[in-house]
Amino acid sequence: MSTRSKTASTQQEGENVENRGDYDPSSPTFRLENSPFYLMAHADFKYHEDMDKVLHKHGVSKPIYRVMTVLREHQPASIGTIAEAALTKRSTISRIIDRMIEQGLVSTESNPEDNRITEVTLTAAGQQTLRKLTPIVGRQFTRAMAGINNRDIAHLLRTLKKISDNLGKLPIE
Amino acid sequence: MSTRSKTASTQQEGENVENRGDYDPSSPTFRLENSPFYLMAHADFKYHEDMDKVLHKHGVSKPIYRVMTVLREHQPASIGTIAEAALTKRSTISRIIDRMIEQGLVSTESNPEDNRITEVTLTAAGQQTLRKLTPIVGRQFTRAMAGINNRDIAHLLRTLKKISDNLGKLPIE
DNA sequence: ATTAGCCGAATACATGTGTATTTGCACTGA
DNA sequence: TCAGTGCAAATACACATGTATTCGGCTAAT
Repeated sequence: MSTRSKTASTQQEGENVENRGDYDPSSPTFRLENSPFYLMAHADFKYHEDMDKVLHKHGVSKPIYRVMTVLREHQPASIGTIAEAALTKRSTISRIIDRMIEQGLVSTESNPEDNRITEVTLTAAGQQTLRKLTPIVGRQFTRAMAGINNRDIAHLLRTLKKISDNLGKLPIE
Repeated sequence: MSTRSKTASTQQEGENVENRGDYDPSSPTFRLENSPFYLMAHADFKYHEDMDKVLHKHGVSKPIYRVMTVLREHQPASIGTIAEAALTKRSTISRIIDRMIEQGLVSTESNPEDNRITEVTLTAAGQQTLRKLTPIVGRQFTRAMAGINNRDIAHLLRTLKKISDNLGKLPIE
């Protein structure tokens, strides 16, 4: 049975600020299981939890994988750029890059036009590793999205982007 | 302009497994900005980033707040139950509870029916703090959801729950 | 040309989390 | 009754992250 019978009947869908009912964490009828942000965290957690186990067998941690996916799109990239896209502090990325260099996944060189900037690039081995990992991640994605059609995914993306926009701009565009 | 013109035209919305186009991280046309999980992480990050600053002024960290929201629904709760609901390891929760005791936010007592279990309860001060924080969090939620109507939120929840279900059951139901 | 200020990255330090282990309690079967 | 097994929580240890600071290079004003 629905837990929002009362609120739903007193409010039509409109553009104005509405009673958010169970969704709003400040509502008395709020439940964690109906919280968008809790569910996002939960889905994200489960997605990465399973994936981490597999990735670790290939010597790749979650933060390292994140950096690699950023580099795949945007190469070379500075430490700062990577940090912004990977939602992590610069100092942390700096050290993650150190580890990745030790593993031979990336190489660095200072930007010739500005020696303060460290440009990071995937090595051939790094690209090779990423190619090996891609189908594994693809399977996990397919598993996560089973029974959800592309229209619903598109809807999900629109809503998530809207939320991100509301909270500030996306670091990478 | 749309980046999915090709794939969109060759595939109708259907129940069968489809070409996931830009959404699937193993697709050649994949882009991070169209990745559901990246966008979830991003939205969640922004949401908590802003909120943390405010919460810290009240002596409450993000993990502590998480524990409090779990306790609000489910009180008393064991360390293990809290850990599961808060997506955190038991050992970590155990130490978070220590800090919360020092701050007078919760009290503990061992379960009379099973002395291994530590039951955690919000103190009056803890409930007071939670009440004080609630409207702050409510405002952040409203800000995040601006321009998104309740039907879209309901749709979002359905999709997120479906994803969580696909990846394993929700710890709390 | 010099210097002050800014900015990107790297490092020192403190803290928080996870993994592995230990401790204490409960249940089961001999 | 009591040894053995299993579980919840707490603790020791290792490691990763964040904050604050330092180092070095760029830029603009004088």
